[in-house]
Amino acid sequence: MAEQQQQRRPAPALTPERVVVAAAAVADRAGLHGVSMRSVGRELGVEAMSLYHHVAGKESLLDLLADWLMAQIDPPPADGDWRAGLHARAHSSRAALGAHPWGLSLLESRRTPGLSLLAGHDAVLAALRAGGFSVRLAAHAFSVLDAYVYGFVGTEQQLPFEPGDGADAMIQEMDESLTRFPALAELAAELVTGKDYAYGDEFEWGLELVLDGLAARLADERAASAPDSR
Amino acid sequence: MAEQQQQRRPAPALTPERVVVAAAAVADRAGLHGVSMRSVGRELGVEAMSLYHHVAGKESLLDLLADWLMAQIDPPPADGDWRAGLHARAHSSRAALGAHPWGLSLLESRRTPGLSLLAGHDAVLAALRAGGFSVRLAAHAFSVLDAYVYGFVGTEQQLPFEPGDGADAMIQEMDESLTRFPALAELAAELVTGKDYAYGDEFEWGLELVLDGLAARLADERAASAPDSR
DNA sequence: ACCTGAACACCGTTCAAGT
DNA sequence: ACCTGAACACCGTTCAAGT
Repeated sequence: MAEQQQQRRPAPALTPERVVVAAAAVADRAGLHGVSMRSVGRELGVEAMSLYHHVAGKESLLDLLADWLMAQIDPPPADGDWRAGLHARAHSSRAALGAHPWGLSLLESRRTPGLSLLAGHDAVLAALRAGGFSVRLAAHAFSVLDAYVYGFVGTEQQLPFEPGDGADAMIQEMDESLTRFPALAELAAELVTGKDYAYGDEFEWGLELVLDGLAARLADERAASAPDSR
Repeated sequence: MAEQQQQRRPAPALTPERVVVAAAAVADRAGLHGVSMRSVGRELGVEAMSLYHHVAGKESLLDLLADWLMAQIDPPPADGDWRAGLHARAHSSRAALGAHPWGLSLLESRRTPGLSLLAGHDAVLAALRAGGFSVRLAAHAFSVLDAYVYGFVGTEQQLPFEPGDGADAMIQEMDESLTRFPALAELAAELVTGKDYAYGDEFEWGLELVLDGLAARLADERAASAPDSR
């Protein structure tokens, strides 16, 4: 049983990038839990110890993986208006984190921001400044938007509402508790009868609420700094 | 060297509660990463294998730990108005998650909600309903508030802005990138000169924005359903 | 320069054995 | 009933050795 890889493909040289992409593939398949130096090595047809010649160690590999993920998120277009730009950026963030369910936990575990994250932050701040936000107000706006988007994805991924995914078990457990939790029971009843409900739709509702709030604060700020306001 | 514990204290019997509290103590000291069956056993003066008589395994222990954490969060008072109740609940959530920095990652990793989480959700929904929100609007409100609070804590904990904690390294890295990221540079300059800035203050600003937005939606809903509206 | 085998100090968990 | 030692199949990482 000769190894096919030996003669047919010279196996492209290992690079940090190839290691990161392999780690992402393993994570997509087996979760963040399944990413080990040994499993990533196996993905590349190489021993775990070889990886240490291209990444400093597992923590460093995870830093690179987090940066790879941030690079999947589109920046807001530089020329559009701030609201459309942030709206698009929010949906792109949710899409990237939805495509890689291990992403949020990974980002949360990193302590030092990568270049892609800094670049994304810079682009969002630039969009706000171009839209007329003061530096201080842009900082506020950035914070509330970022918190909302990441928080929504986190709560969304916790729900076992993907069909068959465990919703039955949850509903059964909740059935047992319905009398103890009447407000939840009321909600469950309404959402089950009103068939058009999908939790994912809440994203847009809350995003519009936040963007409306930012537009109002921006209008306040402009009114306060206008010459005729005093 | 006789073991003091043998004769002096009979060592209270192990219970699931004692195991969970020991796990929380280990996590507070060594992070979620430091919680192992062996380390929790050591905390209790017992071998790791003994724990299996009280919890089903590590995953089950983590489920119990997550529920213990949710129990630390105060429910909104049942009699106050909705806005004050949700405001207090939001601050209590942030305080609990701030006191146990491992909490958010842990909650994110759990797939089945515990009783404390369900009870908390129920109390928040009840406060909204008592405040006049329709079931559907209460679901929207719950979602956006929850997302904001959890998301803010997550981004807040990622910042290395605790004094000395690594802020120097970050600022140095960013110094290097300032020309590449002019909007970040502008922000950093303003926030450093304006010494009164603290990222933690953003929490209240964003919370008020969300609560204002909810109040406006509630007013809209009431106007739409009022008899004189048609 | 790049890859690797053996080794070390860890994991979660099973199981048979102790009391 | 509760606790435990040994064992198994894993981890991340070091190091000396190979090419």
